[in-house]
Amino acid sequence: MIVTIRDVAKKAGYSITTVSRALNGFDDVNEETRAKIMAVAKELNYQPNRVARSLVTKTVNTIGLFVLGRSSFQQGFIADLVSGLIDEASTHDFDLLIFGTQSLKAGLPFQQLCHQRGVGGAVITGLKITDPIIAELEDSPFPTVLIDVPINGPKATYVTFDNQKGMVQALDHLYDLGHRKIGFINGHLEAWVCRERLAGYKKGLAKHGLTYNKAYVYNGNFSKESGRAGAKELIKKNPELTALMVASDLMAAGALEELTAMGYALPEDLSLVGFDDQTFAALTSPALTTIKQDEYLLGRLAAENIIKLINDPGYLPEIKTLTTNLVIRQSTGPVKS
Amino acid sequence: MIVTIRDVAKKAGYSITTVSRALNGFDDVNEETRAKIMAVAKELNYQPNRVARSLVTKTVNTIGLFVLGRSSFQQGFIADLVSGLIDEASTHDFDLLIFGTQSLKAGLPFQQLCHQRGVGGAVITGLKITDPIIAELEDSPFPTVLIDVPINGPKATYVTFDNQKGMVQALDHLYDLGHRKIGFINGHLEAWVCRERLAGYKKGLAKHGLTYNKAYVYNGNFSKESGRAGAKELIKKNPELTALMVASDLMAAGALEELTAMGYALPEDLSLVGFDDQTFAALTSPALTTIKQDEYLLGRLAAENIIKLINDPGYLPEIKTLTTNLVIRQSTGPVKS
DNA sequence: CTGTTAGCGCGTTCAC
DNA sequence: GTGAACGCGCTAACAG
Repeated sequence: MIVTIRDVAKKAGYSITTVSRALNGFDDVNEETRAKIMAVAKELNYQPNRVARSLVTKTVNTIGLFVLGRSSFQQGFIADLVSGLIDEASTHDFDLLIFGTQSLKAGLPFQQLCHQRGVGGAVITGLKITDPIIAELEDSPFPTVLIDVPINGPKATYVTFDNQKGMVQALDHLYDLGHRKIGFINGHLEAWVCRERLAGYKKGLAKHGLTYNKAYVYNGNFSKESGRAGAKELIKKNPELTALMVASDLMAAGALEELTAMGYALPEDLSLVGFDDQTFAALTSPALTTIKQDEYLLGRLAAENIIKLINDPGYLPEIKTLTTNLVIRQSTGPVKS
Repeated sequence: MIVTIRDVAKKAGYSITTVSRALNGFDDVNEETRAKIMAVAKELNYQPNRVARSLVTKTVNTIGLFVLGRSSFQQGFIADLVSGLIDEASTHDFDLLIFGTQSLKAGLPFQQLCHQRGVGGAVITGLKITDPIIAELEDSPFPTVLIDVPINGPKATYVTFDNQKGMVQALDHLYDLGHRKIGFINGHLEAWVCRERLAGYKKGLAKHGLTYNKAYVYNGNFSKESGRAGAKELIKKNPELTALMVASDLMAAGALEELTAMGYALPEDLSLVGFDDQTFAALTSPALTTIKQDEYLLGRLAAENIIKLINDPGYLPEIKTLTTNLVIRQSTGPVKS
């Protein structure tokens, strides 16, 4: 039933070795022999057992994806990220092994865990900026690509979006609509992107000669509830605000609920900008203007990087950031005069 | 750096064989010896290489997840399903290898592909009811669990929700609110769940003495646009309808958009019920009443089944269906008198 | 050009 | 109780 290289050898009348070489494209094999062997292999539908192969070659065709933190899994974008990873990986004949938070808790050192499972490199998402593993990975010879957390080692790199630029673009949009008092509901600062988004917020303000006011910023935790809380607090304390930027669509949805409950009409009374462009951003009412991140593309980029890192010992990682796109819907409008 | 059984043997002063036996709990080893070996293993942080192990034992600790059809990946519920699979798998020390549509396209017979990758059993989602592979899997000795597609073989089973019951519950709710003319926007009938939902729709109608009217049913394709189209067509052709059931939240969101655009107020003029309870169901306005499926739980159940099927040769699969929950929000209300 | 030998890391006979 | 020898499926050195 399961056909091994031995079956092919027997049927073709050659040694196992010759079959191996013929199939792997070595040039020290008679073309006639190769043809015969290939024919038999095809007939028997032979495919080499990757497990056995990687055991001896020490090269490996599996990339490990570590999804840290339950919450990140629940949020929609992981699905797109994985989708991109798989598509890119499979074109390079790589497989994708997924690990959840629990796998790491087991206490097994990260790199050893990978080795055991025949994983040649890791893509990690959901890492907090404070995690000590980052420093460890930075010096490690083990190929690693982080999602949305900067790292810079011989075998470690990261992929992300230009969050600052995204924020500035959104601020341009709001400024053009006449907004001058703009609040910001951020996520927690353990997420690197949130620091970037805050920096972008400041940069955007400065660009238009607006002064940064600390009281205009609220730190949430990416939950819908924290979006509600943030909107409530910011608006109560700063009734002069005419627009709110929010570091995630989910928090923006919470803010939207709260503001509506408070009696504000959007975008007439207040403008709102989200971040991510998740599926539901188009479904709220008013539909959310948001800073779109194409997670599928990010997945492809991550896969591309990790595969290069694994395959090419001399490859020097270069950091490429993807750009976001401002998707203008109905939650933003001209400032009330 | 990478510690093998050989390192442990050397350091402990025993042969590789003895170490293997000690670590694997054989009872023909001196307890004192075992203790010493275990101590060394722990000290060296030794973990057996699963790749090498499965090569010799022929037993395997990897389950393959096949996500067929791009669309299913894009939809939110895959993330929760995967989350459940991982959590359950990792408690049994199983790994999860994910394959996308492309992997199967390669022409490699399914079972052989699994064998190559050291996959002991497969969980498959996104399968159409017309796929010939189902019959093949049914007779196959290869452990398989299908998501939402019935199958019944010695080593094949499936997990799903009681879609019929879910529909009936929702119909009960609508009936209690006074609705008698109830339309249904279904997905395509190549999805088994859609057939079930249709059956449930009919059953629910019959339960309340309402007659099934074919003109009240529209077949969409799970896209938001088809939800819009379905709502438009059903309402135009059957203005007497007072409620619409929809076979997915995304289509329901489309229907909601369309109905709102047509000038209907929900739930005053019309009631709407979705299916799935995806994140955004709570975010539309009005928030969607919907039939909730806990995909995380489904993932755990699937993992539990496939692991039993892999580990226990004598295990006879039994089909357990999970129940849905009707989540009542604001899109349903008493019929307009 | 081709076959023999060896070994990847591990578990399993079978002697001792 | 313990260890030597063998094999899983495959590739890599070395002969010939």
